[in-house]
Amino acid sequence: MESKDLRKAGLKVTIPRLKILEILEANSDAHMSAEDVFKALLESGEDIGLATVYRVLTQFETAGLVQRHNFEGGSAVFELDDGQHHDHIVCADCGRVEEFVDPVIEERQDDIASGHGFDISTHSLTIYGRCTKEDCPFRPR
Amino acid sequence: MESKDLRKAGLKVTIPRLKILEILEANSDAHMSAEDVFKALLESGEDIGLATVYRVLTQFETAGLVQRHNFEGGSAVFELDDGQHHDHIVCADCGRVEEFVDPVIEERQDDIASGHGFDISTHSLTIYGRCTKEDCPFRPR
DNA sequence: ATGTATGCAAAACATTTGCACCTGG
DNA sequence: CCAGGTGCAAATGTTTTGCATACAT
Repeated sequence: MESKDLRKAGLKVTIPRLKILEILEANSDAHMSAEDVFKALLESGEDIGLATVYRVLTQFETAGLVQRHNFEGGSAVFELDDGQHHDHIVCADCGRVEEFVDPVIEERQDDIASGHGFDISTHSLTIYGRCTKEDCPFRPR
Repeated sequence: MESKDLRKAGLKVTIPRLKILEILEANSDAHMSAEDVFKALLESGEDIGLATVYRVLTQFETAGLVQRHNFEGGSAVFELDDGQHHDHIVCADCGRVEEFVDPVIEERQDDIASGHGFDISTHSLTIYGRCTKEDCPFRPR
């Protein structure tokens, strides 16, 4: 229960907000679109509108509770922000998303930004590839 | 005139395609959305539909003539693909886009991908920040 | 000629917003 | 009670598609 996180963010503790947090926690290894969250809510019997899901996710993003990513493909995806920055590697076939952090890359980016006269605020690094996992339904055999 | 590039890509050489290539060349330092290209066409007196712009840009992307990027903000942007891979640094204030390549980062990415059991196909690294250029209209002074 | 391209308008999506009603503190 | 939150439907913005016409080869 992170009612506190919500309150700290100046947000009232409401059912929709709590349920959406729950869904995101229950799927903390996934990266869900607003539609995904909406469907998950329906499945768990919650009657929450899609518009609310969008509103809440955007508020959570602003509050620093979640991060929004624009991978390839129409819709944005969200994940809980645990405070640990990380980048992503996405399987172009099965959509699997894995996370990583590379200190060397992080450092180079700071240098590059300042070398270009930019104050870096954030960055987004996504590697696209084809995973060779056994359970990847698209794995070439 | 790169009618050859078009033909090589299996595309008929048509006015719209040539004009769109022209616009992209004339703005090779920019990163234009489909809408931007469309407006530029109108300004140069061409009567080409927006749907055609989208279709052509997508075909060009498939043919490897242009690259599509999904930066933050609603629409995708395109740039000619000169074959030289590079990443981007975008000013969150003025929208300026600069390009860079860092061999160290490139190498680390390959290592990371294989370490995760992925065959890397491409990657997208975008640094977001605030530029300190003199002509940035948002520059804090 | 003939298979492609294009233009236009309509459709399909993803996301946002207006507004009357509900709810948490 | 009352500011803020929610649901629904309508509006927006972007990109795609259907179809009849026009064009490149």
